[in-house]
Amino acid sequence: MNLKKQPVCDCHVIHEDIVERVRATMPKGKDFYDLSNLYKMFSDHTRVRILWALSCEDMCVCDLAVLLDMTKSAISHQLKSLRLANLVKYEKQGKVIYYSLADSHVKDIFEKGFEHIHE
Amino acid sequence: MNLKKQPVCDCHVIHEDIVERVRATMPKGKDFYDLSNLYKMFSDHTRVRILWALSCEDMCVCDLAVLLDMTKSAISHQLKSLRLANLVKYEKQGKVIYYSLADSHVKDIFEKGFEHIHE
DNA sequence: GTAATGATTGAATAATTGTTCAACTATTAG
DNA sequence: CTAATAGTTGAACAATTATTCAATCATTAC
Repeated sequence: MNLKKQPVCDCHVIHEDIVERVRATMPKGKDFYDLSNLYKMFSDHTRVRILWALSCEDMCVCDLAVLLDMTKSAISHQLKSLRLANLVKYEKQGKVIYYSLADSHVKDIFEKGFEHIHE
Repeated sequence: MNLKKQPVCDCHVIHEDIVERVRATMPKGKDFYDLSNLYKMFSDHTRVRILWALSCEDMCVCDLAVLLDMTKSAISHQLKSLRLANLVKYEKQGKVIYYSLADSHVKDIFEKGFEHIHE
C-alpha cells in the first residue's frame, strides 16, 4: 500500500509553465470520471433517442419499443443505465411503468449538442 | 433492394397517440447519429481531460502526455479522434504541433455537464 | 550527412458494452 | 384459480474501443 505509481509518460515536458498552470486549475479526477459517465449516456444511438423521446412525453417501455422498433428487453436494459445515471425516473401505475426525465439538464445538454452538429 | 425491414418490436403499442405525437416531431436518424457521436467524444476519461486541458491553453502532445501521465501514442490516437470529430484543430510550429479547441461549443458542453454532476 | 526529438501510424490485445435470448416477476382480466 | 400483458434480469455473444508496442515520418541540431 501507499505505492507511488510509476509515471508512464514517455517524453520530457516541453512547456513546464503551461502544464503547471493547467494542472493547478484541473478539477479532481472524480469530476472527470462523473462527467465522462454522464456523457456516456448520450453517446449511444438508442439511449439518445430514448432521452429525446422522454423529453417530449412520459412513456412506457412498450411505447418506446414501438417508437424505436426494438425489443422491450433492449429498451429496459438501457432505461436501467439511464436510471442508475439519474437521468430518468419512473412511476408505476398498475401494470404500466411511466418513464420521464429526472431533471431539466437533459434538455439543456440536447440543445447544446444540436447547436454544435448543426454548425 | 427496397426491402422493408421487418419490425423487431416484440409488443403492442399501448398509447398510440403518444407514440405518434413523438414520432411526428422526431429529428431524423442522422441527427441522432451525429449527436451520439459528438457526445462519444466526451464519454471517455482521457478525451474529456484532453478537451478540458485544451479549453485552458493550447498544448502539444508532449505536454498533454506529461499532464495526464500517458504515452504520447495514446494521446495522439485520441487527438486524432477529436480532430475527426472537428472538436480540435492544430497548428504546426517547427517540430511542435499545438492543439486547440476547434470552436466554443466545447466549453458550453463542459459547463452544462459540470452543472449536472454538481447537482 | 547523422542523431535526437515531436508526433503519427497500424496491428494486436484487453476491456467494455449493446443486443439477444430465455426465464422470470408483478399486475390485471376473466 | 389461469391466461395475458408489462417489464426486468442475467448470461452469452458480437461489436466496439482504448491502450500498448514497434515502426515510422518530419523537423531541427550537430
